[in-house]
Amino acid sequence: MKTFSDNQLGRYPVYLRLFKELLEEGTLVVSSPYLAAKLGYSEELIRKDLQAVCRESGRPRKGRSVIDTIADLEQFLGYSKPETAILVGAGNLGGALLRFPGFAQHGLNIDAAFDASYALSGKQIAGKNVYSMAVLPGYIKERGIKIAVLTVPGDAAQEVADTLVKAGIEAIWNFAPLTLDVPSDVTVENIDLASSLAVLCHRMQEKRGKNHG
Amino acid sequence: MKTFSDNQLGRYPVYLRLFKELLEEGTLVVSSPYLAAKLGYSEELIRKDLQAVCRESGRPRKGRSVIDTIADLEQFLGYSKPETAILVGAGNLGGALLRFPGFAQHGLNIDAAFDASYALSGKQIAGKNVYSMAVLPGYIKERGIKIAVLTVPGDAAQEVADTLVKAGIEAIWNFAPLTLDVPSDVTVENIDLASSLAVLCHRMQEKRGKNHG
DNA sequence: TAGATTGTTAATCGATTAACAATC
DNA sequence: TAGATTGTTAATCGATTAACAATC
Repeated sequence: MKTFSDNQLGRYPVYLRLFKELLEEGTLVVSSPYLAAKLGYSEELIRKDLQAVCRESGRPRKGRSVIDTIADLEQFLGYSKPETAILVGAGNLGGALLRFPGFAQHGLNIDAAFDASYALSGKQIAGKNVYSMAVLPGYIKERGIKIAVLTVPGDAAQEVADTLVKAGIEAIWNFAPLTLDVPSDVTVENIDLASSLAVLCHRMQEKRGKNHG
Repeated sequence: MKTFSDNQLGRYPVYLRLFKELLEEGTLVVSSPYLAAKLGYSEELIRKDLQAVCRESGRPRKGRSVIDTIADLEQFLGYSKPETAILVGAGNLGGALLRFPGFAQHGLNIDAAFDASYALSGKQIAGKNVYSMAVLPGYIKERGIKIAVLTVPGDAAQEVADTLVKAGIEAIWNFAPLTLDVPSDVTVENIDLASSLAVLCHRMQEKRGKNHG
């Protein structure tokens, strides 16, 4: 079976976004050199990526069907059958994610939120119920939830992750700034702002050195 | 000169975080096998990474000095001399980032925010002034700001990026869901939630197939 | 047709891992 | 000393790029 690297997987939503934009503009066929110029990837890379997930092949001298490719990308990314998720930690960042309307279109339905604060539990954020941590394991088990978005403070994250795993969670989207320790059959994907920032600053310094150093 | 891949650069803040935790626990020397078990990287990779940025070498049979390594990592990551940045788009996500206290310790001082909404400009968020978009170019030029955090909606992001570039910004930390088109001397680092989510879901499905498929 | 773009096959490049002598 | 861990050098692995015949 074809395997995909993290980088490659991450490019598919980028393609999908651009293809949807192209469709709105009325573009029905698009070539890899065009996509390459637009996205900053090489055209060979783009051809390889799309070949791996599209059923139809592109037409020489024309390119790929925008409509067909969108369908194939959505199929591949699982946007056609969204997963139900919960969010734990409805503070600043968690609240922002709950208010973000885009996840449903990206295959993720955030069903409910959980927070340790008594001030929040019983309330709603963006139309979603916020429950106390006490009911978290029961909620996960009862509904068979498999994905959790983890937006609690770093010092609480490992403990919450343990609870999630014990309750049957299979995947954790971790926004907390630490490396979670979970069993190998649980998937963790980190949004690590410190890492991203380090890359940004280092690349900027590099260019500075090149231009006027 | 030694070059660093994005992945490698992104690991340094992960090391730093763990080393600081170890220091708090009173651990003064740490070995690569220990770090490997804790972080899920191979021990060889960890040795290579740390060798690239540490002045002292590790001691056979012991490991590396936690204190020295923290100093070297902070030096390498530039946390000792923080960069001043601005944030554009003080909505849900932007607000959450402004309220996040951690950036100062990660080499980034967010100085001020800008937002198109008249309701926000003139207000403060987390003690930081929010200004109208009209004064953005002047602010950047006057203060020589080089880094911008971009948290505006996707349909406004390219236009704002153009403004930032024209005003002299050298690096954009882009949270908007699109591929920005900027000159090659401007650094862009994307926090792409859709990409991260795609990786999470795909890896989860893989494990599912392996275990009961 | 001519020529742009495709998919495929081979080459390159770089990151990670393996092997191992050096060390305290 | 013995043995765990180090840093270095070589091998592997995988992703990206290059080359090119096929195609409309």
